[in-house]
Amino acid sequence: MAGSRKTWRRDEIVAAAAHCFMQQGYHATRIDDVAAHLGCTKGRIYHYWPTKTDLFFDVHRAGMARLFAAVDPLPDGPNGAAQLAGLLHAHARAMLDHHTYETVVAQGVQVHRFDRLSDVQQQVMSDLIASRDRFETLFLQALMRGMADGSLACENPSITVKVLLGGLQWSIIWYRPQQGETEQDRADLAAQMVHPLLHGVKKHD
Amino acid sequence: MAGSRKTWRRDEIVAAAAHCFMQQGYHATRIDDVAAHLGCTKGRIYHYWPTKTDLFFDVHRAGMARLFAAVDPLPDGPNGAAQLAGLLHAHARAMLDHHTYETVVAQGVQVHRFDRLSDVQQQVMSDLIASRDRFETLFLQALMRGMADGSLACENPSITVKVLLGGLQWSIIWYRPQQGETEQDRADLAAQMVHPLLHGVKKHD
DNA sequence: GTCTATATACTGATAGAC
DNA sequence: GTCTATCAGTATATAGAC
Repeated sequence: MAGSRKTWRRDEIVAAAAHCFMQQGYHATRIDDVAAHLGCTKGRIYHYWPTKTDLFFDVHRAGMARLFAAVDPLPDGPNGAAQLAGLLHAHARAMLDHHTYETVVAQGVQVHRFDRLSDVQQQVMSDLIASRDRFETLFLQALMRGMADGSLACENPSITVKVLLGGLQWSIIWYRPQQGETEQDRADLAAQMVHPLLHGVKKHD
Repeated sequence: MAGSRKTWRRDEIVAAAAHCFMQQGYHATRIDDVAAHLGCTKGRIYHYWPTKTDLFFDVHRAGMARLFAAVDPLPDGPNGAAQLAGLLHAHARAMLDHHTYETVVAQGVQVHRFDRLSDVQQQVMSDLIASRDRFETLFLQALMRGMADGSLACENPSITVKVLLGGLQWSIIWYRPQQGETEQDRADLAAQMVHPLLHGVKKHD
């Protein structure tokens, strides 16, 4: 059950790990750093995860879950352009709202490309890669739909999707949550980020 | 002098370090990895650089130099739109051509935010940050010029520039140089990357 | 379930031979 | 200028007390 004590403990640790991985990156973060951030020692962390790698994968998974949670409830909309607009706005908001987790997602599975992973870890890594692809496909489908219904236009849909998502996801580099930032501030920023991207694929006669 | 034996040795090491940092990231790369990639031992590397951090900074510097080299020779062009188009195309090409170095630039100075740095290292870091800002300003100026001369339009120039550059720079995540890739292939890819971004800020009546 | 203490392994950097 | 050998510091992970 989602609200169990054990789940709560795990989530608390995942959040602390996300913070540390965001600030310092995976390799520079020591398990002791995560523990210190929680005000405990690493004994607690090793009680819930066997290795640092497994903890990272769970933070990554939590980040992906937040990305999907932002776009899954969206309606399809009247045409491809409207659908893509909804997706991009929701994704921009998610990148800002969950900046900590998404910075970890951006470090991605790349960090473990050269690690020796167990079979189980390898499977987890494959699942994470698959979920990233699935996420990108949501945007690709909206773009293709828009090209079919005449509301959108572009030369190379699969490259274009990567560029559009990149424009939003690069915010992990320059954006930092601000003290006293309101919901409205973030909504405005998200809109300003999406505008040039959406305008770039809209069909103009 | 640029072609001296010592300079050549340094460049060779910087290239090997760039390759390793690109593949594994800064922290996961051991000095022994860089040496192995050169077919020597770390004695050679420590003869030219006092620390791994200083080596990283030189790779970063080399990456920034390539970015500027791609856009510095460009003419201003007849208007802001033409100027920005030239900048974006050149930058897209540079991101693909120098993928290895630019992947290191993207890791940026962030990697050393929590390191204890010497005064000299701190200064080098400041210079690198300043050069990144200067680079972004080139694009911002073209955009503002275009808004003034009526060839470009956008809501928030400084956010828009970050989004446009992000769209191109995110290619370090998904692009991998392909075996047998021609100049034309890369030029085409660059054009496909730039198209939606440029279209997004062009003024349509 | 969490802590302390520690084993074990790794890696940045140095010293000194050649 | 490059190599070999090694030190010293650090970090993951474990064992066992509480």
